[in-house]
Amino acid sequence: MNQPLPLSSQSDPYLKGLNAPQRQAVLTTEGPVLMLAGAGTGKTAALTARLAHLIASRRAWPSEVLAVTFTNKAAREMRHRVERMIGDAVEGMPWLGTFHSVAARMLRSHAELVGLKPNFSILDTDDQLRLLKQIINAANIDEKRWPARLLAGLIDKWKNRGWTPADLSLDESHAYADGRGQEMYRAYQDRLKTLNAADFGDLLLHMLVIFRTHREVLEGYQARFKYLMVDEYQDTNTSQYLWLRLLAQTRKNICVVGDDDQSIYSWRGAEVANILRFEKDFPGATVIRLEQNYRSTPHILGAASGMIANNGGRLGKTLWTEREAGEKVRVMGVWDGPEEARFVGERIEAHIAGGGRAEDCAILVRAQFQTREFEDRFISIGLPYRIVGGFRFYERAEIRDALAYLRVVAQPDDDLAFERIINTPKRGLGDKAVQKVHALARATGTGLLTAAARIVDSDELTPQARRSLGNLVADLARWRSNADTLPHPDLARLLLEESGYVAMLQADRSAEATGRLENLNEFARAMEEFENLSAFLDHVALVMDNDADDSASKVTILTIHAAKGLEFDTVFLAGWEEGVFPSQRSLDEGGNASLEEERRLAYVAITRARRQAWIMHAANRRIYGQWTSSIPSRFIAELPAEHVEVETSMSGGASLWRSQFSEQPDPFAHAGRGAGRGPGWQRASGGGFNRASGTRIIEAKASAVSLGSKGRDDVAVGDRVFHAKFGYGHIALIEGNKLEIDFDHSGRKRVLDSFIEKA
DNA sequence: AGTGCGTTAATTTTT
DNA sequence: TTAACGCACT
Repeated sequence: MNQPLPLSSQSDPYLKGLNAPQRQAVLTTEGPVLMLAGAGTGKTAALTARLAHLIASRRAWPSEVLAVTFTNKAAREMRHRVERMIGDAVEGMPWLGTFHSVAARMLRSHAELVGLKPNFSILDTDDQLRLLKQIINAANIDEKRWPARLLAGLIDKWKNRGWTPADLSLDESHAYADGRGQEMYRAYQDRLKTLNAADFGDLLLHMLVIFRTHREVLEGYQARFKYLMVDEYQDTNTSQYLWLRLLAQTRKNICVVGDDDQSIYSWRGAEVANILRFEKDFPGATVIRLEQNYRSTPHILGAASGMIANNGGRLGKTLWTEREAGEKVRVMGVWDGPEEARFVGERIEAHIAGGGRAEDCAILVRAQFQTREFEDRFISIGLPYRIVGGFRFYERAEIRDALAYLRVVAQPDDDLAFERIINTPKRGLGDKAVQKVHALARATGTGLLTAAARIVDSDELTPQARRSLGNLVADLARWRSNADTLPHPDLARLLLEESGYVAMLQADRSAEATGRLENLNEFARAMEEFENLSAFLDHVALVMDNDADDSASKVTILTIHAAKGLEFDTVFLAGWEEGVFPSQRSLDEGGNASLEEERRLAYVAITRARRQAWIMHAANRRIYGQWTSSIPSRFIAELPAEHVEVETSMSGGASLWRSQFSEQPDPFAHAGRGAGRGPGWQRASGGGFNRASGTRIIEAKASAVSLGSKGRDDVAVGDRVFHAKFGYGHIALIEGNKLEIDFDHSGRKRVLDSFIEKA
């Protein structure tokens, strides 16, 4: 299957610095290739070199290679790196992009085959949800019992699987409103068609339908694409898989890259099975393993590898490195969430004091709510940080409003956008008026804007509403005519000014208003980089990121999902406790498959570290306002002992936490000072830890044990109390079951009331 | 039409 | 705990 290569290609510049398997991946151009690339093994380097090789060796023109990624960031990086290797030849790589942007590009050329116009809008999640709410209400379904979110999730899942409404099984249809799922899905698709809109799932699904129903279109693309390359193949969903398979069908020159151990997106439709059965799908595939890791120390790799070995059904890889041993992974037990944050803060400060850089440190959490604790702490000690994720630029209200205006100008049928702006800024058009416009639109089968224009000529509305709506319709018409002559950033500025939107924000005295105005300026400025309005709107819909890289000298706090693909010198893995990580939800539902995905997540987390990984776990954590006692994550117990060093910040010594791993019966056996087991210990044991009869705590680790939030009623502020670890003190504050106590020797601490006794 | 309160529910997130 | 949402009120 490998064709002989000219000797010269062995010395091509893009092969420089690649190891043997990487070179093989680059040079195996013909036939199916599965590149199994472990964490930190130089996958992107190999992938981009391969792309450069295909083009530089004239095997294909840039326009004849399809290269898809999941994120814009990955696509951008690939483009840049290829550019650096072979210069401007990539400029015309129209088919390097995300699945969605590539599919959208295709769909614009064939939109009419699925009943859309080429200028269709791409809806985001928010639009989608509002639309679904309307449809649910129209169908007389109780939205409380059957939330729009649920339906949105289902439709998303169906589209991910490549199912049109007609493909739904009875069972699937029953997942919503007693079997009305299919009906709702169909109604939604019909609405999208009349709105001339597509959601993200549609971009791929419509193309799949077109490929199936119009052979000639498929054949056109099959003929065009001589080579296919797919990044993060383990994250592909079924419809992406089917799409790829159709495109690869004739030439079979498809190279997929991925790592089954890093599949962490099954909840959004990713099928690990796609990568697991690649060799069956494409018989004769060349399998290349990238196993030399250039990122982490042997201890980090050893810890991660040992843990992931607990998963079944893996393709299997053996990561190795030439780096020197370095430090072991540190497992650190702390008392509670705030202490976890305090500890991490101190470590980072020490790191910086020792000449280290803040941006080399990262805190990885399982869920967003965990960031709060760190944020609070870092603010109070003045440690600069940034939180990745959260609100993105294009999701802010003012930006979405501005976009809605532009969308209506660009596409008058965009009812969702029109609805968003009809009374923003407030112009006295309330529900009543909007409903009338809706009714007319429905009755006459037109879009909202057309209906609005008509209703203005009638006496349906109150004079005030009529005048107001009339002005809006006239404004929109004027802006649309401006659109031909005015550069689009100026159009945006004009429109924001004339619509009264800017005035509305200027009148707003709140703290955020100034920031919003700035955002709008930034928004208009961002438009300048695009050729025209519709190019900009597409960019926003599909490329909704603005990675303002403000990482300079800041600690990064991010979820493990967001950290995939990144690396840091020192990584703090916070909240490794049963119920937090693995998450309670994954333990409750989803069974083993779900637990294994959590384990892969843990694997991704550990392998982000270059030099040092700290794994943190707290004995107590407040979750949803409830103080919860927690036990260390099972993943900690799975780390091979030789790569790990266990520590604790508790005065009782490491034994306290290590009890978890050595299966000692009592995790709090050493919490006191020596034999100091008073009644407080008994209360704690019996009340919170379910081990009164010597039950091994290791057996109780299935879920976290809630301590409840109501406090005891036999203590009051000022009372003198005894705590097994901190000794004697006075109660300074009572907050439910949480007490702040001024201890004689340990200062002020926050403790749970079940751990103290009256002195 | 806009504001205020009680109820409810609560991973992960890209496109 | 908190934040969002729906409903009721002014």
